[in-house]
Amino acid sequence: MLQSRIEVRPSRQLSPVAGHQSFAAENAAVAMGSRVTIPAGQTLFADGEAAKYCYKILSGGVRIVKLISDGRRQICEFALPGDTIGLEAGLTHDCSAEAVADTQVLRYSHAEVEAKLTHDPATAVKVCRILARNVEAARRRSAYICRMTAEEKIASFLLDLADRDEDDEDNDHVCLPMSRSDIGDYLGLATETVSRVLTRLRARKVIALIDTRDIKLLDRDALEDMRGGLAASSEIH
Amino acid sequence: MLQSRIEVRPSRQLSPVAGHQSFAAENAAVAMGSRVTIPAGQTLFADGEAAKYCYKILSGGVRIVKLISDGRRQICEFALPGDTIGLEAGLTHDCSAEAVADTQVLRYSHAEVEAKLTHDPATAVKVCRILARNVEAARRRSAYICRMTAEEKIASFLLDLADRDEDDEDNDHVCLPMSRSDIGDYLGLATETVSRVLTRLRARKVIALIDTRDIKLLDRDALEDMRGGLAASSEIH
DNA sequence: CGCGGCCTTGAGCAATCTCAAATCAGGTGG
DNA sequence: CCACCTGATTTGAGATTGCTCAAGGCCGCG
Repeated sequence: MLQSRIEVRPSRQLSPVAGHQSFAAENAAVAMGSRVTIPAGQTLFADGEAAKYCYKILSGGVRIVKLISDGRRQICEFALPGDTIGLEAGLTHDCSAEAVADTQVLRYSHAEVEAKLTHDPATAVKVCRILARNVEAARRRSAYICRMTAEEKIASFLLDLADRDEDDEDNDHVCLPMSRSDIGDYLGLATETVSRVLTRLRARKVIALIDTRDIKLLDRDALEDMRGGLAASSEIH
Repeated sequence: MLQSRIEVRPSRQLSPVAGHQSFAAENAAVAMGSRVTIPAGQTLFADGEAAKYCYKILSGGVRIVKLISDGRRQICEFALPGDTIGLEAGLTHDCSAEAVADTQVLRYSHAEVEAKLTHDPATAVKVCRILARNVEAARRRSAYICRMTAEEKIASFLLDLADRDEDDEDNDHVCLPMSRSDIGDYLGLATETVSRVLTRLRARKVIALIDTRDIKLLDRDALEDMRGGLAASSEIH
């Protein structure tokens, strides 16, 4: 069903770069938790592909993508350092995952995780929590994506990223590993709209663009006001 | 579509249970898997409330809701017969759940499910699958909600419902337990737009409105075309 | 029969998209 | 080191979708 509509190809054909393709499937006999570096643009796994691995992000960033037939795409999630992706897969992945920048990950064998799941309650609980958090994250995102104006979306997005950024204590500094069009496809906005809103916020001195992909939050309160009352979630469990 | 559902414990046919107020919290000492009837509009659980129960829907329907401060709301999910809700909660629920029509559910104690989770691998696997499906569903919804026109959204929505409807084999008949404004808040559309699109589809003889809440799909192919290539997911695992 | 909730329909408007072009940034080869 | 190329970003102008506001219709219910 899914396969018949969406063009699902093995990841090696999706990847435009020769010589670097197919990180997900190249080496089936890898020990659990091996560290892998994935260059920007590379596919970790593709929609419809057999689920061989899941990944914990160490650095960089990964976009979780769903494609619609005519070229439109929706980015369902940005996985940042500390996040684990691919666990939700059954036999096959239901989304593609692509590095938005050079990305380091820990790679786990999906089969082994599944096996462990059935024998080790502690693992099972951990997996459940990750999945529960994914559900929560996806829902919260729905809430702020569907019913908000472009400005509210961007404000929420920036605040979310600022709060998620692990190794940044002051929280007024956001690093965007992804492109404007990635942000657009995440928030349901045209690339141009993303750009325009950022420009507008800069003009109002709410943010400063240190660099295209590096933003400083000058007026957090203004952003919070824009967000429109959907507070960030507290932790689960 | 949803195959293996949680059967945490065989459902016993129990007493008709209690009055009509405060269904979520009225009786902490209820045995697992008790059957409860919830009148339309009632709240099963509220955002932020301690997670006491999860529910398996038997009939009717439930909307999973997130509220934004100024009165806007986002419906994250419609739970229909066969679906299980509330499992993703940690200590507290992250969304509200409200019956969109008179609804029968099986109610499970959240604490007992959690306890069982840590001791019984089979339960753990089941819960993981439900959660994984939730993740998949939320993502698929994102994809069709953010980047689609009003018509595409409605088409997808109708097809999804038709496919989900358990006790309807021919699949060309959709029953909408929810109001137009519920649909709007689910799809990110104004109530009026939902209505207008349905009217337009009827004018084109793609659907027939047997009754406000009862739709017949006359031209499934046309709807599939509108959907724009995001096919329904097949089952997981 | 009148009331209150939904639902439908209409008209104008605003936010956002699309198309188009200019600018900028990074990498490459001379 | 510089010119050049490619892709990303920004900016502008007009088109368009879907929203808001407003009114009217339908239906169940007291």
